[in-house]
Amino acid sequence: MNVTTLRHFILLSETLHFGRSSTRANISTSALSRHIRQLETELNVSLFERDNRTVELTAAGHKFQRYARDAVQQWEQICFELTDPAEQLQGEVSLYCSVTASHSILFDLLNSFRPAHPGVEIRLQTGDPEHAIARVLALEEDLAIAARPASLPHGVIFKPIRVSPLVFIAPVESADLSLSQLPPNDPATWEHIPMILAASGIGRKRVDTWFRALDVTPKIYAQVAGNEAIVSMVSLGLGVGVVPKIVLDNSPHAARVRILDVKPVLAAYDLGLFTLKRHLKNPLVRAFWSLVADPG
Amino acid sequence: MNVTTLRHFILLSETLHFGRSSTRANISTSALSRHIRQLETELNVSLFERDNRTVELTAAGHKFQRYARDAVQQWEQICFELTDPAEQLQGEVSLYCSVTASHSILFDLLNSFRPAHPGVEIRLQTGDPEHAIARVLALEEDLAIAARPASLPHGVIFKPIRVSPLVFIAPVESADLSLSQLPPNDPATWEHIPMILAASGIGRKRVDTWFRALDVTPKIYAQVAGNEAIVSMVSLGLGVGVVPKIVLDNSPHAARVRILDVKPVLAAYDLGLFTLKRHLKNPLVRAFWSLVADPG
DNA sequence: GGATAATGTTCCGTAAATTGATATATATGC
DNA sequence: GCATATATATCAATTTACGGAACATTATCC
Repeated sequence: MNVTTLRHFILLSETLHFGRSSTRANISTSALSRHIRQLETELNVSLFERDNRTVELTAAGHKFQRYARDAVQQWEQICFELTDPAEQLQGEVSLYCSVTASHSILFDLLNSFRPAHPGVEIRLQTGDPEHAIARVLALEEDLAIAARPASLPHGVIFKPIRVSPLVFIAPVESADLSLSQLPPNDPATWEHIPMILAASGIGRKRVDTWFRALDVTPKIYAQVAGNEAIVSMVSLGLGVGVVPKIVLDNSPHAARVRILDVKPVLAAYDLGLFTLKRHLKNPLVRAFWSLVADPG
Repeated sequence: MNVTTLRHFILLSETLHFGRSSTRANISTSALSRHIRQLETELNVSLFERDNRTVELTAAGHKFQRYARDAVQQWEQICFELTDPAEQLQGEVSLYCSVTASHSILFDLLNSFRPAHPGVEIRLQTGDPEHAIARVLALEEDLAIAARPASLPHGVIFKPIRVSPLVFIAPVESADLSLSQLPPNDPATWEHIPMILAASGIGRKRVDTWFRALDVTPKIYAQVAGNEAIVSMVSLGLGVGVVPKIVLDNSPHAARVRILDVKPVLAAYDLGLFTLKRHLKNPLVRAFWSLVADPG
């Protein structure tokens, strides 16, 4: 028996769902399934009553849940008691972050990290969110803040911080009449509206998919690297853009654009923290990682 | 962290000796050293103050010792509480045992095992103690009771049960005068005394070593398989024998032989239980194994 | 005071355990 | 009945753990 397994047990006993529990624990469902089974074998008792559709705690499971909570709590307590307050964490963590995230998310994170760990230097790199995961994979950065792609590369783990909808924006004032009658009722009309889109990245993919679903080939006026620049161009009346709403919240041009009520809505941006699973062994990375609360 | 490591920590905190602790835990000293170091790394605290000569608990170590004892105790408690009293162990364990051990040691063991685990069948095989370890290694038996050899084969673990001195015995009455003046003062005299020795085995090796140290070539009257037979032959006045004292305790001929006060004394027989380390995963074997108290 | 023994740690090759991806089985809902 | 959702079994690949030998250090003995 070890605390990790106990934590996994507790997680499962709370969610009663292997898939969700394993995601939160950053392990595969098969690993979780085995951990639970091992625990049951070790105790020679069945802790969960499960068929292929539902998971429920048995009576023994309830009893063990009380034990497990106590045991984990006591372990954390002794860890805390034994940490010499004089010895603070020291070293450096590197962090890659999009410009947008640096305004909104990063500020809060650093604001709570710095006072808690004054001995830790943070090497911050801002740049194209598209490169974020690649840089983490290449060990160029310890952590990154970016939007979650459809699938995570092997070894990379993700913890969500904030969800931001992906929105269509149009200029508030524009000489071009078409822009003032947005969004169009007829999907085909989109073909005549100049679009200002990200050159690549997750947002662009979603827009492309969205247009394809409508069977529309958009008229692309400009392909831009950097969501901030999209807002600028839209505010100048050059076309309609698509950006995560969080970009608007920090844009000086926000007042000069309006969000279009487009249906169907684009899937939201899932902004969060990335790192390699094995980096969690590094106390500095773990400290930063645990800044972000586990998803409820 | 896991309970096994906690148990190792507790063991070391009690003996304050890596070598002895690791032997009792049935792991190598290097493994124990690593376990302790990992614990210290995980807690980021040093638990033992050790130079190459002494091991001592630090203040943090004392604190952690209290935690560790509680944690292990609680784990055992929940294990106990969750075991359904209706489900008793069932199955079969096989045991190999010398004839001598079956008289003295086995009786006590079975006497406490049977009532505790009435559902477990014991397949008992008695025979030459020399084969005991080989049969365990060959997976022909789960456990064996025999004397500990100088070195244990890989994977075999041993728990001592009883120590019995290896003694020289002579007939109480004998026509042959030489036997009544034993042991001789002059080592060279041994060369004329007819010896009745085990044909092979641990005891025989010790006797051979003993004579070699005295630079004496013994006059071997008979080489016998089976310590019981040696006692018989000695009691008949055929010569001087060497047997573990425990054999005398159960021999009908004990009254007709006497123990010689020979110097230096032969190294004692270390009788105990053998099994393969990996068999301890088998609950039946573990139950039998834990019948024997850990050496203090 | 130098040889010897005792003891904990490190190194290294091998053995075992753990993991995630995939396949499988089975129940649910439309 | 078919698509979906879910837990488990299997398998290859990676990671981890182990024990033995070499090593460093320190006491003890002659």
